[in-house]
Amino acid sequence: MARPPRAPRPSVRQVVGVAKALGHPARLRMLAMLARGAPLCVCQMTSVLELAPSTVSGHLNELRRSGLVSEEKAGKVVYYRLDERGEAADAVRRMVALAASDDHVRQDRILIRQVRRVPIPTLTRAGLKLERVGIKRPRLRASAGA
Amino acid sequence: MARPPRAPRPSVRQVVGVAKALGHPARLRMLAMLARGAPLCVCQMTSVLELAPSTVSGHLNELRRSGLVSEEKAGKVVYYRLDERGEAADAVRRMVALAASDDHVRQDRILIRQVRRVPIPTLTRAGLKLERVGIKRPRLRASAGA
DNA sequence: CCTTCACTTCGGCAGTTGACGAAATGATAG
DNA sequence: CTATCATTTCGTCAACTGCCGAAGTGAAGG
Repeated sequence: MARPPRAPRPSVRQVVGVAKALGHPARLRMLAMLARGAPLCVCQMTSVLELAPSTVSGHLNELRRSGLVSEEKAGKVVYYRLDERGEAADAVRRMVALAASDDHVRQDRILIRQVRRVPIPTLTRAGLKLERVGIKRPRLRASAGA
Repeated sequence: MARPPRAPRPSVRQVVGVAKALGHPARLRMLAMLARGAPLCVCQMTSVLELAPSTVSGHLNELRRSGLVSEEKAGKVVYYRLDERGEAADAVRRMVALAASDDHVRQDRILIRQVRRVPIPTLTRAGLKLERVGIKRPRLRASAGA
């Protein structure tokens, strides 16, 4: 078992922080995108989520503060990836996996795969609009929200 | 396997609802108390949490809406228990377990064990104040919140 | 019936959250 | 150095949350 010595044990406050981080559709979707393993930059997630870059950045900041993602700068671009080291990492994966077959999450997965093939400059010069780089959003069916 | 055909898979909205429900100290603590298995009534949890009964009731209502607890009326008293049937039940248990060794949660466990021995009328006639039924709160050490 | 009791619902207030655009930051290219 | 670019920070606003006490609800008991 590669089980490195983890931090002691999360406090109520930390667990609450993690739960709050999960408790927003945009953040849950971002985690679901990142759960595929590959890191993603802010602009890639922004283009999929259709939110302002500043909004997405704020969400990522909260995910980072809760220890769910880590950042890695590469030039001007900042890549985020799931942080596997946290005590909560496994539990978080479980929670995220619960929504794996949600239509919205599935669509995000499809989109992000295509987005990954688009060079960053192309994506941002298109104003982060996927249609402008030839990616169509498959319409999803009513999403069956309970 | 008693595994009745549950709802297909939780939607993003449902998972977010569950995460939000976990994302509050009082609710997380209530779930931790209930995770011991035995059902608890509103007044018992109220006395431990030191909140207004209406506040606790509201929290329990939210937990119920998210499918995390179920209620069972017994006369005037309403008992709540963890709902194991939900698709998210396992993941929730995990999240709650993360905080199991938090000082606050440990104290709650100790208190609830004593509270359970006090008859409900005695508890409520004491205004839900534990000191008034001879239960002392062990002072907890700084709680080490990160 | 009328009261009591355990709980829930309602109204209102304070604090937090999430959205955006504008401006600041820091790295790279010319 | 200057310009550009990806991202972050800041200011502001509307919406939501959590708390309480007061009033309402429904079961038990006098």
